This record gives sequence, C-alpha cells and structure tokens, in this order.
Amino acid sequence: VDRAAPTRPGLSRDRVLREAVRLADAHGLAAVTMRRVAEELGVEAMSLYHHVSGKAALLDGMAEVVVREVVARVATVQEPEAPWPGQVRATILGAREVVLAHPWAATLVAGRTTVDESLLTYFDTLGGRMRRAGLSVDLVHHAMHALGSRALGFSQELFEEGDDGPPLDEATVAAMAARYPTIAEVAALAAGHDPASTIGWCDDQAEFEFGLDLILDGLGRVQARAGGDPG
Amino acid sequence: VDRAAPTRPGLSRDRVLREAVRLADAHGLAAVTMRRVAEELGVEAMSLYHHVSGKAALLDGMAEVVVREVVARVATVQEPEAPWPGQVRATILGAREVVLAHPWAATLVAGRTTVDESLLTYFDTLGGRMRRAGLSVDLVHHAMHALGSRALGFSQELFEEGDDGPPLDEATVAAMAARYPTIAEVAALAAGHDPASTIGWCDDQAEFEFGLDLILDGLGRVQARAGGDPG
DNA sequence: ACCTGAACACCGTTCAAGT
DNA sequence: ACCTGAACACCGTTCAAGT
Repeated sequence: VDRAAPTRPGLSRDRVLREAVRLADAHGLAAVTMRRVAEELGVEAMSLYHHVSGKAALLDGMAEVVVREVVARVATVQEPEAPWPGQVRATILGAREVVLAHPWAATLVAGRTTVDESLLTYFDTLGGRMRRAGLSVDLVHHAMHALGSRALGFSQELFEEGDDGPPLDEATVAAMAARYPTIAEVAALAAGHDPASTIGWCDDQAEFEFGLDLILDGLGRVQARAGGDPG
Repeated sequence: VDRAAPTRPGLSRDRVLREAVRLADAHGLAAVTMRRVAEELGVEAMSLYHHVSGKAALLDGMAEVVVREVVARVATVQEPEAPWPGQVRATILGAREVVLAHPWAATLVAGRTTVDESLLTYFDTLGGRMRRAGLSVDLVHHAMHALGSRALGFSQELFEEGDDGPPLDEATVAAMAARYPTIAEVAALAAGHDPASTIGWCDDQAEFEFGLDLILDGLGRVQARAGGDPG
C-alpha cells in the first residue's frame, strides 16, 4: 500500500455508527437512512449489513455512541469532599451537556430495544456514587426510577420550543386567557408579563436543575429518615 | 336512503384518528400507515388527506385523542376535602390509567409538533388544582417542569421490560457482578436475591408513585418555605 | 470475509381525473 | 366537496453474484 495516500479504512461497526450520529447531528434523525449513511461512507447500502444487523440495530448503536460519550464526560467528575447530592448533581449535569449536543437522542434512547454495555456502565457509575455516600441499595433503586431519563440529562418537556408560530392577536390571547386561566397566568409571569409568548418562555437549564434538586433533596430526606449518614 | 341498512357514515377527522388509535392499540405504532388506516376504513389512502394534512398530522391527532381521553378521565377526580398533593396525585394517577392502555402514546407525545387544545385543557386543569390550593404562579410553573411527562402519567424508564432475553448462566452473572457491582446488588435485592433476572424486576406502579410523591413532597416544602398555606 | 447490483415489497405524497 | 387510480420518489431488506 502507498503509505502517503489517505488510507481508505474498511468499514467497521464503529465507523458506521459514527457516520449515522454525524448525519443526525447535521440533518436530523429523519436523514438517517441505510441508503444515506452508506452513500456518505462512499459505499452501497447493502454493505452496512455486514456491520449492523439492520435499521433497528443502527438506531440502538447510535444511542450507544451517545451514552459512551456521556460515560467519558462524567468519568472526570470528582469532588470527593463534596456531599453526595453535589456529586450526583454534577454527574447528571455533565451528562446533560453531552445530551444537549444531540437533540435527537432522547427519542432514540426512549425507544431503545437493548440494554448495552455503555448504559450499564453509566448507571453503575451513578449508582456507585450514591452507594459510596451511604445510600441503601433499596434507595439507590428508587432513585433510579425517580430520576428516570433525567438521570442521563434528558428533560421531559411537554411543550417543546421552536415551533412558536405566528404571534397571536390580542383577541385570541384574551380568548385563551378566559379558556385556560391558569396557563395564561403562568405564561404571563414566565414571559415577563407578555402573555402572547406562550412558548420558549423560560430557562430550560434552570428548570432542569430545579426538578433535579427537588428529587435529590427528597432522596436525602428519605435517607435521613432511615438513619443514614448524610454525607 | 334505506333506513334499515347500516349507514356508511362519511369519513371525518375523528373517524380517521380513532381508527389509527385502534390500529396502534392492536398492532403497534408501526402498523399505523396511511395505506393501512385507509384500508381498515374501506377507503383509498388518498381519501385520508381530505381530513388530515399528512402522516405527521395523523400522529399528532392520535396523541390528541389519548390526551382527550385523559381529560375525560380526570374530570371526575374530586376530593375537595383532601390536601392539594392528594388532589394532584389522584389526577396524575388517573392520567396514568389511561396512558397505560396506550403504550405507544409516550413516543408520540414526546415527538409531538403541535400543542393542541386537549393538552392545554389538561394542564390548565392540573395547574388550576394547584393554584386553588394556594401554590404561587411561579411554583406551579416550576411544578410543571419538575413533573415533565410524568404529569400525564408516563414513566421515564430507561430499562424497559419485555425483552428479557435468554436466562444468563452463572459465569456470565458473576462476570457482570464484577463489572457492574452496584447494578448487581440493586438487581439482587429487587429481584428477591435472584441476580439472573435483571429486567422486569420491580413494581412499576409503586416506583412511579415513589417518584411522584418525592416531587409532590418537595413542592410542598418549597411552598411552606415561602409561607404558603399547606392545605 | 466483505462488497455489489438488481429486485421486492413496502412507504408517503403528487397529480389529474372522476362524481 | 369528497373520493379515486395511477404514478413518483423514496424506504428497508432479500438474494445471488462477484472478489
């Protein structure tokens, strides 16, 4: 082989998955098709099947890549002197930084059909930090359920921002305020008293941390009630 | 028209959406295609476009049907004497009963692109019950974020049950316990000390309620700290 | 072992045509 | 206004064939 020429490395599972992730980051999850991923790699669609068993496995693998990135990111979270909620908090906020860079990942992780090695590693790390702080096995179990996908940094928003639509006229706003009084007052407060902007009205990161702290505080309280060492 | 013959009512948006929901309940979300829904209604695929603007609108509409069902279900939740966390708790657990009957809905609600009337109604109802109990507008706002999709009764599980796979042999279990010590001890406790069963190991409903109560307790504590009326 | 090309059975959606 | 049929531009996946 010519050592000066750019080596065209053969396909591999990893190269396929990374290309799929790159495509999703750039053009959204809908752009990830077997044919498109192959084309991007300069190869025929059928070649992918030698490294990935099908479309479902490709999507699972993409989730795996993101979680592996999360694991790498949070490995460096180390504040041994801090009390445990700070440790767990920093771990989860680290995961969130990674997850925010891959907005398509939430859907994928939610629809995942397999539990892969990276996910086990992440939850063992997170759970281990709780155990070392003195939380009981049972409480760690509850904590995982209470956190849910929030443990990986995902928000569970029901009103997504982005599709704001045209601004509403005054009459429509008044009609909505009459029909949905509570939402109207919440929107008015959150949007700095501009009731027309009902979407994209708040600081997602601050709200994520509020919810996270609520859960961590609650877990600490359960631990204290059980007579555990708080930190 | 012959009054004895079964009237073949023309298509309508509602008939289309209900048929799509029926299909998803029976055969999963993947079975919901424009062509299949049409076939089931004894009509050509193109006819659907007169009542629904496309596939995305069909999926949005299916989420709408489920949320409408939730709204109908929780309208009857009335325990005026109970303190507010019980009111909110009963509302959310009512929503959960509906949602559990449509396991495909979680994905759909998460990927929804529009905020429809039924969703606004639900959150106005839920928020209104908090407001009437004395929670501040700001706290109701935080509560919505903290609850996230849990407000509608969705769990946010990361390890889904169902794809249990073949039972693991003793050597594999030992290897996993060495690699993932925390997960191993959690699994061992939760599964009644049978470490081979790492999935489907616990009571989903109880865990959902644990997490919900953690959040409701936390909200109550924030309210009390702010000097609000706890009842 | 890895990659290809043609083919199959599906999709969502357009368009012009029917009534 | 509502529904149809044919067609278009895509999908994921199979299969037999190449090297």
